[in-house]
Amino acid sequence: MKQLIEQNLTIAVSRFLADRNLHPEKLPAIAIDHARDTQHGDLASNIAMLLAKPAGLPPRVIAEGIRNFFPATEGLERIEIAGPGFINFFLAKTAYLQIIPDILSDGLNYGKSTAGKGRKILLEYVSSNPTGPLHIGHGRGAAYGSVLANLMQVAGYDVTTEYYVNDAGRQMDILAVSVWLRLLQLGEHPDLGFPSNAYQGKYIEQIAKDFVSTDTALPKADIDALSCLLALSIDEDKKLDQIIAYTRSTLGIKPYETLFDFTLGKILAEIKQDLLEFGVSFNNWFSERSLITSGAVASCIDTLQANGDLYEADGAKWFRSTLYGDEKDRVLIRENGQMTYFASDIAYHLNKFERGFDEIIDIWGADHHGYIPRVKGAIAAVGKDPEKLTILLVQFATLYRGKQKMQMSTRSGEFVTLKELRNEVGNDATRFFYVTRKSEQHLDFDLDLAKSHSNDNPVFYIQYAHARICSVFKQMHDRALDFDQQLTVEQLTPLTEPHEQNMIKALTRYKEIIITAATNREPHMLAFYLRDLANDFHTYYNSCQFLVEDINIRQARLCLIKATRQIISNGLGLMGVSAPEEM
RNA sequence: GCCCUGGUAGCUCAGUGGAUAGAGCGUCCGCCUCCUAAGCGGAAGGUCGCAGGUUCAACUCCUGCUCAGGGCACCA
Repeated sequence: MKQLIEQNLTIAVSRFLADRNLHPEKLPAIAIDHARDTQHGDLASNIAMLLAKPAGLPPRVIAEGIRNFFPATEGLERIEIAGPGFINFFLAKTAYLQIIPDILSDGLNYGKSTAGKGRKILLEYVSSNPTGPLHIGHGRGAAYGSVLANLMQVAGYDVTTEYYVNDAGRQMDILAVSVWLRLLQLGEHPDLGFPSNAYQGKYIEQIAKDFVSTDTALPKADIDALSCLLALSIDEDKKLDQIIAYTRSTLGIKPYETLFDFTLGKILAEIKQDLLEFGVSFNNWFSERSLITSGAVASCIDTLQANGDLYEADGAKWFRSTLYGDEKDRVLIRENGQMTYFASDIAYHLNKFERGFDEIIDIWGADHHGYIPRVKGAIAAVGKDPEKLTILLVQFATLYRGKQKMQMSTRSGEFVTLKELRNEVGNDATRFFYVTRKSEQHLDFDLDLAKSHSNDNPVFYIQYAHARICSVFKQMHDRALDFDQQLTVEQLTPLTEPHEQNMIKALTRYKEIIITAATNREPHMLAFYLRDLANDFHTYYNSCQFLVEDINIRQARLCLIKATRQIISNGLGLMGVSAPEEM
């Protein structure tokens, strides 16, 4: 209906201009919007005001002219000119009643569109380092990414989701060493020291215990030498590197890898399980190590070298990212010969480009924003188009326990895990809470509040609307009342109450909300929409009885609320939130 | 110093250049013999951080300032 009006408006505008013999150089975009106020009709256009200047006529005169030239349109009741020159369209009742049979016949599929034109999208998100359990900060990216993926899929994009596993590099070595030291402490050396910058979390001890139960023998350590190393008073990071080297040489390549893989496997399994329970799954789990072993990283470096984008300084190999707009050149290979994560990130992004996507989206924590110019620069340097890469930043969640701000650090082990949060607040409320905020907005998450007043969470309000509708249908069955959901538009005309008109208008917005939320990458729009829809429903519920004597009114109302239930259920589904039948 | 976000009701936040700026929580007053009161209605509460500019029209776009959070490693 909206498209039809828009189309006819375009015709009316050109007829009007031709009639007046006007040929403005630049024709403003002809757009139609849903009127915010019911007094302003159903749809409204500001075109007359936009034309005022190019046409050199007062907006109201233009509006009148457009109205006179407007083609006869079925379903359009009348056109009003209002305010400074708005053209307001009032639709015939039957025109917008059509939404109800549309929703009921499409059911679970209602809301799907082809707006995305099947564009192939690679969406990478979470990609937390497998050095410990997911914490509350990762949860936000997980919820945001998965809802966005759902939205884009429904809006007609071809979405592939991916988790990049940093299963190589120094952090992973630190992790393996952390487990080994805990192993030794569990064995015959309970008094052995533990570096302050190794992973302190309790889960490290658990992994060590699990390893013990596998009965895998590791080469004996020279404890005196190790103790001396641990007691050295040198730079903590240098010391840690020495301990890593010591661990490697003591254990030997094979046993070291065994321990390393065991640890990685444990943590990765934990993360996968955690995400699965949170309703987040990925098409691909992409291994960083695979890029190194396949030689992709090395060949990337060769390419950059050949292009003259690399140079050596201070014993390290640098990428000249300043040539591509970065504020500083970046190291790819450190003085000690180890590659930085940036080196494999370049290879990873090149790999993404080579897989032939139309657009590549990365969701990162906001603290990584300084990383954007160097990655885009590197993409340009290897001959790809950085414009195809979109990086969405999700601001961190700041955690409070009451008034107390909590520090979070995976290294120190002081953090609230996503799992803890889910267990205490519930999956539904957690997901909804994360997404009910613009992603670039800081999120103050008060744990005490979220946990103690979980019933105040808006998610229950929406779920409650769904449960109430289900309950009405249960009553209907109990009382053996007739209901035919195949009503025609004419049979729906008993829906004359103002609250009913509001509901119907709210339902018509759903499809557009999905498309806008998907294209703008703003899943929170759906959360707010569902909240509004639930509000409309609760208001309706309080003002009208559905299971009335009059069969015509009853059936029409039941169709309306059934369509509402469908939208709530579809919308919550996209958010990964359940739609319970009773509460 | 440079970069990214944000500043809207007491608090937490929506608001895609349009008509009288909205919601939740909190406060106050009402509504269950009736489909779930985890609900509904009403009231109070605003110089949309400040100052300019663009526009017929600015919370929305631009510039400057200010305040708050974050980022500026041979860490990730």
